[in-house]
Amino acid sequence: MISQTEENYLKAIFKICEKTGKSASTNAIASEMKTSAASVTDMLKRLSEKEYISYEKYKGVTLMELGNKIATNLVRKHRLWEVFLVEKLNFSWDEVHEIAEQLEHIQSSELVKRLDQFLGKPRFDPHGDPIPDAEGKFTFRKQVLLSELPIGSESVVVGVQEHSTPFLQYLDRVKLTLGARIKILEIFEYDESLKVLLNDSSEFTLSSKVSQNLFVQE
Amino acid sequence: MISQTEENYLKAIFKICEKTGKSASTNAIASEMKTSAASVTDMLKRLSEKEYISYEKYKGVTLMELGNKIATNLVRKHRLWEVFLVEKLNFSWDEVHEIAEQLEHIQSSELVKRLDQFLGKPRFDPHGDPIPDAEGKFTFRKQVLLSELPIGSESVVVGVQEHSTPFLQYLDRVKLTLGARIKILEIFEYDESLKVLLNDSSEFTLSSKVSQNLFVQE
DNA sequence: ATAAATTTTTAGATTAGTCTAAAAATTTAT
DNA sequence: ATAAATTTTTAGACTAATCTAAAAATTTAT
Repeated sequence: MISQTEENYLKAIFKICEKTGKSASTNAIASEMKTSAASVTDMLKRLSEKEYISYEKYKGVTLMELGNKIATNLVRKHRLWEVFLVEKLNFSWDEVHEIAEQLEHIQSSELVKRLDQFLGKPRFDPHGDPIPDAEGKFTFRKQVLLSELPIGSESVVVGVQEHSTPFLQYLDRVKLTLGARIKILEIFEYDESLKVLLNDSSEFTLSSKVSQNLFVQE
Repeated sequence: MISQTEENYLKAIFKICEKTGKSASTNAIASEMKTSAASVTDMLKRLSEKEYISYEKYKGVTLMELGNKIATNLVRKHRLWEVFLVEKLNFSWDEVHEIAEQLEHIQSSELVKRLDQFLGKPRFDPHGDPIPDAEGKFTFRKQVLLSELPIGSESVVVGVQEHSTPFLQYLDRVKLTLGARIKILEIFEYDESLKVLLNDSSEFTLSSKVSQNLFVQE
């Protein structure tokens, strides 16, 4: 039996390795888990004994096959529950993370299977992040940051890089939700802000902070 | 912050007090929680300090206002999730208990509110047990055991006393689900079995074990 | 009413997960 | 290449929840 805490560590390691492309350091895990490096070292020994991770003192850790499977399944459950919360219970996309953090630990493969079915086997969650399938495969989608596109380009919002509540609420307020169409009308070199046309109807300006955190598809 | 274990103890105490109408003894709790009496004593001290329960050494425990509120809310969440699992995810009534035991610990009052709404504010769960409302009030329903009715009486199945998987699966197999109509054709004094007419169509015999565990309404 | 049986509590140990402080190893900078 | 800074690990202690074994209190039966 695996504990919730162990599961959370595996997810943190997964996240770090995915983002950096390298093995996860003790400190990186400590910061992700909001705990001390000493606690992390303790836990790494335990996870290593259970063969969830590959760990050499001072060298950082990577997930082994079993650990990777568990972490991927947690991501799958987290994102499926987020879809449920938004699509069925009408939560907004900035309210669901915390609840999904709890729901992802419910143990029942039958439940996941049926939830997936009930939701219509969604491939992306409410933030545009891909939902791994039952075998752990992620749907790949070619996406770029809005900040990387040239003047005149037209694109559709498909995801966010930053997941913070303030950012998501800002996007909601200006109607920059998934599926919104954006045409870049002007780029102000000075502060890298953009003048855009939203959904072929309203014009306004986006800061570089926003354009660097919005994934779009041309 | 209350732990899942503490929540489970409160629920156990609630259940015992409800069933017996008295305070809950250490041993009764130990047996309900499938743990040792010593562990129960330890936990009772903690719950008492937190003012969830009223506890005097050797005298058994009763829930205080806060403890009662928490326990009732757990029952509410458990039963709402069971409705979700059966109505939306098509689980059968004998499969949902274990999953609901996990789901009932998810902490989010907004989630409960929206789930309740989504399910159409159900008043009874898939086993016919009442779901307390947001204020903790249970809907009362006058119901009797099938074994208490006389020859010739007609009634409708509204709940079960025993919740075991084998019993629920048996009821499924013979189509004695909630809402089934039963007319008692004959009572065999010898073993207290009943000959009944089910849904005005098929005749068959029920053992006393079955009739003593089926709640019906005339 | 007192002995026997049962129930409940205490005592002391164990495990998972956490912490702080200090030691050891590694990396970075000069 | 060696000193300084940083990262990581060890050591030792703490809490929540559990256990077994034994002691204490209560209840039951004679």
